[in-house]
Amino acid sequence: MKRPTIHDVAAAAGVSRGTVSRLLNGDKYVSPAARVAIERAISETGYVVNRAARSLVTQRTGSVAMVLSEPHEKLFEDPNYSTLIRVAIRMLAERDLSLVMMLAGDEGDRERVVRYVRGGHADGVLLVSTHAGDPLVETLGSGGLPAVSCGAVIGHENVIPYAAADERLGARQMTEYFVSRGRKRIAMITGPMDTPGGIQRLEGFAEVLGRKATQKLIAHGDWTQASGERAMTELLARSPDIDAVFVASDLMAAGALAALRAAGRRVPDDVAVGGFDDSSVAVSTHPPLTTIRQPLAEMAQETMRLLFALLDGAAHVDPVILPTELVVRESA
Amino acid sequence: MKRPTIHDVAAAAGVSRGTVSRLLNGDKYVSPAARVAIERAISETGYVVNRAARSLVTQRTGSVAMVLSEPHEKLFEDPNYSTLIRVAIRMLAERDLSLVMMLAGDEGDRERVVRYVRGGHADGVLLVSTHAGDPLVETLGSGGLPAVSCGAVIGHENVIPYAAADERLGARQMTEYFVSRGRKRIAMITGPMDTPGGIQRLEGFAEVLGRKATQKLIAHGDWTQASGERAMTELLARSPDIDAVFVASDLMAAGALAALRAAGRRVPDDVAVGGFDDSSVAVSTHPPLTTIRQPLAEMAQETMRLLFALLDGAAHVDPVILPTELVVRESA
DNA sequence: GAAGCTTCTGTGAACGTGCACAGTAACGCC
DNA sequence: GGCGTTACTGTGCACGTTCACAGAAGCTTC
Repeated sequence: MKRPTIHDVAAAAGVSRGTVSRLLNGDKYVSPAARVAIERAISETGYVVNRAARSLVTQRTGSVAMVLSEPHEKLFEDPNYSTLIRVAIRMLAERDLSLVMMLAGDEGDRERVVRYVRGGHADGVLLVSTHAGDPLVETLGSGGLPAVSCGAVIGHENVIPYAAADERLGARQMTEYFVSRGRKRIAMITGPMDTPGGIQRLEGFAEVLGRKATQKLIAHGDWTQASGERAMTELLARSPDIDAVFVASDLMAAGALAALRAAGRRVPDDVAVGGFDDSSVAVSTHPPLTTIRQPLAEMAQETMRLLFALLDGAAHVDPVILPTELVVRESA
Repeated sequence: MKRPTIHDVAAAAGVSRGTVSRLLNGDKYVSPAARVAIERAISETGYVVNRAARSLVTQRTGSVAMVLSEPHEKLFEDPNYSTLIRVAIRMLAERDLSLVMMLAGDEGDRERVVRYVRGGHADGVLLVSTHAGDPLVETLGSGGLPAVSCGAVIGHENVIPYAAADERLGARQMTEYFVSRGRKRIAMITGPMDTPGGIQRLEGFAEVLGRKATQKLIAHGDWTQASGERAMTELLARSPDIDAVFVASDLMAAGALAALRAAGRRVPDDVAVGGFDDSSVAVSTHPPLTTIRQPLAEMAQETMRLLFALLDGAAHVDPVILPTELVVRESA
């Protein structure tokens, strides 16, 4: 039982291939009579266009590659991913494009991705969460293929367009909130300093506190809960009089809470804790976390819009920066 | 600057298309001399096979569709997904297959998926997390295309092969642990009763407790944290003398902890709490959750193996059930 | 030395589509 | 009634690959 081709549809509708093809591709020159005949023939035969054949002649594939360049273990810890995937699939589907997932965690993966993309197997690339110095970006950016990123790509802001949350604003919002509540000794636990979130959240923090943001009050984590706990312990040892701590992610904040509890500090009475992300962890901790919400859905949507603009032939698009929002719960 | 074709490679290597094609497809009849010449020509020209052209003649696409049939909002709350996606991409890549993501949350989506798959745009289907009575399963299962599921598909166990954790075993492990620690009034908060996890975890619980598993001690949730909190409150109202509760997911268990705290019960002193999944939430709660670990990576691997077996032409494969493991932390 | 293997190679056809082009009919306009 | 324009249709070709087939060359066997 062979699948019907455009030929079969044409025969069933009593027209030629060309006319069917024109209807399929939205050409305006199709008579009403032909139109209904073809539409009926299509539904009768159950015809579905053969993408391979189409690709062969159009030189387009009808698919976009989503490249996840996190090291494998950390993959998907970020709620960012799930939203982006969901939004991407939806928006691509509207254009009859499909989403192909690729990993770029190690060198072998990266080579595979480059081969795939350079081989013309995707019409565009959706980059996710690349750290500074990622060699993939260079290769893809110069590949001539439309590529965008959800979240800024450090060191390549001008190569790869992106949509991102205003990380600095978020950090300022939290820090200013601490200040407005009368906190005096405000510390920070940052993310890795080779990621946008790591760098820019610290920048926002420092912008508000100025000279009061001393090295002594800053510790670094790697986004994991364990690292948050470690960093908090370290901060308490260095500066026992801390009365607030801004943690660059909710997961690390959960770790910080554990460290504070172990040290006998009450939250928020003794030490106020602020997280970042408004992830599901934020409401499962005790107390629930005051945190910064990123507009994940809008970020994803804007990222896709940028990609579509490039796919439609735009030579250049500007990055999009979206505002964050302070979510007050019980930890601060 | 056109992309090199197999023709160009053949010319550069001084052989014919056929020989290059044979090398590419692993045919054994290629002389050593031709082999090196072609390999050099390939790397010199940067040739990458055109999948569209290949598909056209082989009738295979080189891609597998992952169909996510959860309603959109809940998507990816399950840590199961991320592991499966990661493992799937890796294992598919080894066979030079790519992973195409599709949503099947509503009717429109589902129709799209069926069209896509029926249209021959994928060589196989990877089904994820379908509830009972999902119409998609019927359609895909009878479509003649290789299809497997990660996690059992209720009501279609014989239609779609699957790899899953032994949910019942996990529930028994937790319940037996409660019993062995001298807990007398053991309650349960289940998942939705149209999911394998909802049904089978309750079954395991009931298997251990027998007649002691009364309706009064059972409440239902929908996997969300809020539902866990609600269910716990309800249970406390119905049976104030509860001294243990088995919650069918960690996220719901986090909600249950909040309800217990609100009711002034100490965990685990007054009430022991057991979760399920060993997700990241399990260690961010206070106290950390005693829970059941599912072998997510193995489940994903076995699922892929089943799919590969079908792709390789196996007429039938048996489901794979993998054992769970009790992880003791502080909540019980 | 003929016949039969094995090993290797080249060639034509086919896969299903979009696109450029040629062509036809109807219509309005002077 | 000739001419340009608009609306529509059919046809040949090209896209890059695999596959079946035919055939050549070298080796073994009788």
